[in-house]
Amino acid sequence: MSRELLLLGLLRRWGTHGYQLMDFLDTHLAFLADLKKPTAYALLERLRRAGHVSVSTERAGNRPERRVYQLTPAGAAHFQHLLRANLQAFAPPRFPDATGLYFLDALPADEAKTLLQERLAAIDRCLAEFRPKVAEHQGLAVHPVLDHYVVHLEADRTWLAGFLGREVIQPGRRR
Amino acid sequence: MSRELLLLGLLRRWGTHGYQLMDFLDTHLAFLADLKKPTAYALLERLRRAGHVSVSTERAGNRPERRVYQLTPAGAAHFQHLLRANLQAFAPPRFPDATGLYFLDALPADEAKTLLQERLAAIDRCLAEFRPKVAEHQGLAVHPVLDHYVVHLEADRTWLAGFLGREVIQPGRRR
DNA sequence: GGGCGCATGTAATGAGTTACATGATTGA
DNA sequence: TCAATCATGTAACTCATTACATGCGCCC
Repeated sequence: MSRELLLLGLLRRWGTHGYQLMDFLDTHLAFLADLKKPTAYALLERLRRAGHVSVSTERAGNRPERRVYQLTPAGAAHFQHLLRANLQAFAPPRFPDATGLYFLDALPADEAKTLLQERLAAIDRCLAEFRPKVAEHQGLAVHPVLDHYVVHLEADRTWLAGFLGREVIQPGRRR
Repeated sequence: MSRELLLLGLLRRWGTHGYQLMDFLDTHLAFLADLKKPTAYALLERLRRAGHVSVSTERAGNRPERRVYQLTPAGAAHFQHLLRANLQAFAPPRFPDATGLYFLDALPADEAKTLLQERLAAIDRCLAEFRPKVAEHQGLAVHPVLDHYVVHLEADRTWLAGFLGREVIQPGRRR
């Protein structure tokens, strides 16, 4: 549902074709939604069948034909509906990646620590990528989504670092 | 993959049947993984075909037959493998629920604020449910997964409250 | 002339959910 | 006696991914 919201939202201002849409998503909003090309094309086609977007084909030079999607009034209404629902609802999140933490006692303490340190390093690499993006918008209104994203990364990082610190104090306690 | 890890991990200590497994998950680990019964049964069957668990049927009284799953040595090895992979890897998370934040300018500022306040209330209800669980384990080692979960909820709450505060300062700026 | 970018898709597969089926037991 | 609990599943469906197909244009 949030993918539908995303596509409709992006089409709200200008009509575009799928390829351009995906290009924009991949370069600017990859952290928000990871949707593959076939998924996007199929989704756009579904939106068209539902009457939320209309299509006109155009051709630039002798390049392949473009299917340019425009938001219809019905689509705009649907977008508003989805947006309101999205903003007000809070679906308790799941963190399936945290599953391993539940079974930490199945590994020798020192090995677990090593692995989690690698994880920490990976989080840091991710933060190194996104913190600058927030910083460079500083003063201007940072895009809330980006800000929100980095806040979560930082929460994860802080928690893990703290956890590793605590574990060090009582080495070998688990097994 | 993390669901596989979860099931194998739970079977590591005692053999159990699907129903009991699901009962445990639903009552104690619902915040970690939300998997439906048919999914679980299918997953257990897949694990059996892969040789990671073995099955023996038993019957208590005249109740329906139980399929009791045991971890095999191969399954235990697989579990260790999945656990290591899970702990060391960090897949950049996605927050599709945050998509709406990207389109906040499509709503009148005061309406957006109202909606986000409802969202905040929902987060608070969720926190009210989970914070006590952490507290009651205090002093003992809190299960890291639970702790980790609450940390994220709190990060979300703090961010949203802060954001609403900032928005209040510049009312009507967006439209 | 060889590979990348543009632009659209199809087909096969997988993962997961919903709704339904079955049939006995236990408690109000 | 009626509903809930125990215990297992099947069938149909949705959603998304991967791998592949097509064909022209542009640049080195």
